[in-house]
Amino acid sequence: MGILDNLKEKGHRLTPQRVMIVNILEESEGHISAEEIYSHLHDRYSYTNISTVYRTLELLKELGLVTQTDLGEGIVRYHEVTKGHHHHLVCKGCGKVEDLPESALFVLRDKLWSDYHFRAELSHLAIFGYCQKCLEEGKT
Amino acid sequence: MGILDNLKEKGHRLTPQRVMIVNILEESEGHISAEEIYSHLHDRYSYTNISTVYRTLELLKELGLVTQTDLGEGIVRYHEVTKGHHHHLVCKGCGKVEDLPESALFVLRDKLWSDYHFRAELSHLAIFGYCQKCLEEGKT
DNA sequence: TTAAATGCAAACGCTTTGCAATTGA
DNA sequence: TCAATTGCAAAGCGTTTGCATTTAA
Repeated sequence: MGILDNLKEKGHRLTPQRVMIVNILEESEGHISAEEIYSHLHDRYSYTNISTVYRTLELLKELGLVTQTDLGEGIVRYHEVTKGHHHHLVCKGCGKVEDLPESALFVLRDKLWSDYHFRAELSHLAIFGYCQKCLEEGKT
Repeated sequence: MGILDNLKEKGHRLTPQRVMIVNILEESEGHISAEEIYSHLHDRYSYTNISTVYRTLELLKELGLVTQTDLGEGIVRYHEVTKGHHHHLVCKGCGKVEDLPESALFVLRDKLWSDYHFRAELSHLAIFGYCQKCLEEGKT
């Protein structure tokens, strides 16, 4: 079931703004910020407002349809839950963000549970460091 | 060599404000925010300003004497480099922040290097999840 | 018809900046 | 002495909020 069906089913209105915001979310490959969504939304329909974007994202988050990640840029990024969980390797040299499959952290998750009784939610971990290219270029 | 000696050696002035800020940093056990530092600073010397705190922290960061962590609160926290590296288990139930020794993530670091050629800087990782107490109380 | 949702403007909290006055070395 | 540093005020940024107006169902 798509986000729009989900919204409708739960009694929320399918306003044109919401439909467009959801479309923009679905069209975006990776993680998109509220400002970026607003920018696309504004292209399609000028008479809109960024507070609508924030309120829609807040609603989608409450319904568990999108999740947030903080990639350390001072802004929050959003992505669809159904697009799957993964992590982020954020390069401090060039800013590139590489996706990392969820499975890469299973070992860590299990260790945190067995050693610390902490149930880690490792769905959107941002790991900072340097990519191979930047290492080779000495950008450290 | 302490932070103050380090500052002096590199030709930076030891103003009373800087000395106090460094003292507050050294007295704090864990990770402290700019606002918290300012609050303590203000207790000792009223005629000061939070921009001085930010500027001092920026300088200490450039000199590699303190590091920043974003614990997902929307604010940045600082701590002395010499106090050692560790990670944070941030409980989404009660907000408690537990320290995790650096060694807990060695396996992950090695895996990221061998599989992805990514040199992770896992010195200040914040891992979100739920602590045992909150799990028992069903706060998930 | 009417509660839900929007657009607007203003405020928020954390952080940064321009500038004149002060001060450590 | 004088460049470095400070205090102040204002702005900057991403985000949130109050409120009157509009609108989906």
